[in-house]
Amino acid sequence: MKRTDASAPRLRGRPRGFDREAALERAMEVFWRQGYEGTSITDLTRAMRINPPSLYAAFGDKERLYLEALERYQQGRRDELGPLLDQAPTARQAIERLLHEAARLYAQPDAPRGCMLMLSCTACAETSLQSQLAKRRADVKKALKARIERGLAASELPRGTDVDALADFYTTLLKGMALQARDGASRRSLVAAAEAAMRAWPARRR
Amino acid sequence: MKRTDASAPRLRGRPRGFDREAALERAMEVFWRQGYEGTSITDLTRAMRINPPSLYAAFGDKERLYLEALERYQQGRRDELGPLLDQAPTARQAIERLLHEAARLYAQPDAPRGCMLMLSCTACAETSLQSQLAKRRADVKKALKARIERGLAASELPRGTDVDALADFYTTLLKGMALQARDGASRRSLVAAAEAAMRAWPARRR
DNA sequence: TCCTTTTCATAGCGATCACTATAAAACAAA
DNA sequence: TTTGTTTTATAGTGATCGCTATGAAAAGGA
Repeated sequence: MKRTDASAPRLRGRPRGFDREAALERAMEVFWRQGYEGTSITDLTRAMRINPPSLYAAFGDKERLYLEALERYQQGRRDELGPLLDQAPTARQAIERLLHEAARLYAQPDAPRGCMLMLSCTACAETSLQSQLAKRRADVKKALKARIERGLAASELPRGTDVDALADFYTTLLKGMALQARDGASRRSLVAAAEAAMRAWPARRR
Repeated sequence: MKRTDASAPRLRGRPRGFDREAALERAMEVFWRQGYEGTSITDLTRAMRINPPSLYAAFGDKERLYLEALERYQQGRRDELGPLLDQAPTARQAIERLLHEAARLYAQPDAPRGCMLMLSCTACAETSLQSQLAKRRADVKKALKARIERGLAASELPRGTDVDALADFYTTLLKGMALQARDGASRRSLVAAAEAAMRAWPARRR
């Protein structure tokens, strides 16, 4: 095997025999599909094609590997969805496009169904992990809320609109869509739910 | 200890020293809080106050105990929510009351947050269990759809309303509310999401 | 009283869990 | 080459997993 990570400064000892990023990608897929508790080190080492000592040397332990895999997942989602939120001309269109894109991503054929973050540790014994994940999920709401507030400031929404409640509503729907996708819902069905949710958008005038 | 289950026909051997229903109730609580994979037999025997052989003699194995606990949970929910759906004067009010009642139940202080069914095995390695649960969750949609269809038949909804999509939407919201509750959402916040979702109800005239 | 039946608590089964001690292998520096 | 550093694969560690063998205890029937 050859060293594949050319970006790191050449160190002294024997070079790593596997691609750290590729291994992390494979670990992410397994965690995404099976969850934290449902995934064993054996599952991981088989998917990553490395032995346990290599895993522990490169990633610390199971929990840190999980968090790093989740961070990688979230970074990918932020890269896809962030510009979509920012660049939409109105808050309404931003949310609409976000939901449609989520419907597409959650039902992709070549990836685990649903959202790795939303479906993580929803009922699990790892309380410390659970609270960390709840916090990350709360960040999603914050992003929606910020975009909606921009729309309110631009007078797109009725004065006095409860932005927090609206952000909560669409976050709730995103979580529900993730679970629906995991239960086998088609992209079409997810899009229909997204479109129904857009009917709840506050009317311009009242 | 005394025999507590007086309804069963007296059998020959030594009488059971614990209340089967009470033990099942305690098992339900643990599974509800920690999920299937996050709960060990030790967790269960401690909560149920029995030893492993008693658990296996009375309930079969871990999976069957789980399914029986889940059935008990669902029966309770059906008893509370079923009449609410049936007796509401219109489909719209039926869904509205259901969502409000779900908000209350999901944020009860003396029970695990969220819904045992909706949060079960959302990402887990037990694929057979996962598909069973997906099926049970699909039954919730069926119940909503049936009620909405009644409303359509009673001309409460515009002709040509996509009842399936509407049922999917409110099921999606229910799943999302369960996840929100598990992440710490208040009853007030859940109610707000429910009310927002009711704005998506089809207009009477168009 | 004695036999049969069922449940009980103790103790422990093999398998798997997350994780690691060890030493050979593969590199850079001396 | 020699030395030092890091990664490698093998082969485990103790702990916990779901589950059960065993024999005493507690009941009814003979």
